[in-house]
Amino acid sequence: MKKKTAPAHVCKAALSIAPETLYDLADLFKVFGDSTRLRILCALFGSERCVQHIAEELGMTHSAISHQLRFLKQNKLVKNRKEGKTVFYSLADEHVHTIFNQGLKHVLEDL
Amino acid sequence: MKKKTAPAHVCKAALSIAPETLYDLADLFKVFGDSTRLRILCALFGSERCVQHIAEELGMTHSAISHQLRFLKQNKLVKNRKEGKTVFYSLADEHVHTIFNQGLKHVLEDL
DNA sequence: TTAATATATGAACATATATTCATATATTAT
DNA sequence: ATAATATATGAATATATGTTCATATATTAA
Repeated sequence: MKKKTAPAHVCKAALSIAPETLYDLADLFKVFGDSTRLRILCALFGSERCVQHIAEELGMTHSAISHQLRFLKQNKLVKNRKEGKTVFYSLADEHVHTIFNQGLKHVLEDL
Repeated sequence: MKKKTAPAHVCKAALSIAPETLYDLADLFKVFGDSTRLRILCALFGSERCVQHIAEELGMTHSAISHQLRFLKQNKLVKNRKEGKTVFYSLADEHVHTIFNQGLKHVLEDL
């Protein structure tokens, strides 16, 4: 039995993504895949904010927010700076906003 | 104490996202947040494929793939058509590819 | 009909994840 | 020093999720 040959329109580029890269990509999307984290990111779209402020804005404990901020930082979606007792968090780069908006566009078009 | 006024670059649009929309958005990213599903999507980038074919390509059981395809379909990332015994799955629209690539770009730039 | 093939699906299991609680650290004020 | 404030974090708990297994459905062949 002859093996099937790939049709001409097969996208070789897609097939050449390293397995490790795919894991990283899944991890990236996983970070965006939680409404609390999305709400935190939204809160940071305008300007940097401290943990307390975010917690109040979302009506959640600072512990929960702090845990999620750590997660967001580990995944390089946010960065922070310390000023006295308070720590200000902000978006790591504009990619975050771009990815967010790309997804949002898809969601809004599906209504 | 005077309240801080938002700096000029604040994106008001982001603040007005409905909570429900944010949940939908989180759900969308959640779908992309699993390497098996990403691998399935990759397999569909070139052309439509049947369950068996995808299962072989990923070295997984057709049950696992079938479950994930159902999930992908429920979330409108893939569609399918039946031809005799076999069911062919394909990407629902080009947005899927766009979102995938947007994330990939971010991941690759972080190396 | 029976058998074979392709897919779908419910239940069970194991793992992952988000939040809470208690506690720890760090900074500033008194 | 102690107290107050802001944040961080480990452990525990509850929930969510991905895969496997067994079984069901659907189509085609014999």
